[in-house]
Amino acid sequence: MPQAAAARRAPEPPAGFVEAVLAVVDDIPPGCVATYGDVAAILGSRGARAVGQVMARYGSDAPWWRVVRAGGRPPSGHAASARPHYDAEGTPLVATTDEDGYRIVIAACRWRP
DNA sequence: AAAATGACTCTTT
DNA sequence: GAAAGAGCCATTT
Repeated sequence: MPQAAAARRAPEPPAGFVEAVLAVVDDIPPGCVATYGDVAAILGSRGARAVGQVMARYGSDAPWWRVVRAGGRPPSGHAASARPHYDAEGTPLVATTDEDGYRIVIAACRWRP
């Protein structure tokens, strides 16, 4: 089929990307987390940064703390704000000596659709 | 219309 | 094991 190249991404409007990201994040159950790259992959894109951008702009109304980086670390500059959320949801954490002071055990709570 | 920005990821040194 | 650089995507100015 000649549309093989177009099948790479859905024919959704650009602004729909934001709703798509928020929908995926909203689907993440409590106590579980997903990486930016995973969320982007679920949407059929590899823009992990684009997902982070959406969170920075519109994530204020979504469980952004359930979206973490591939290294298991919370969003830059928001570690202190996300930590109480993980503690309240029972997300497995590990103490670290970094600035964040903790790391998320993605291997134990990585959410997959 | 083009360039710059950003809550990222991966590979290599 | 840690650090650096390049790559990729969508939004904003």
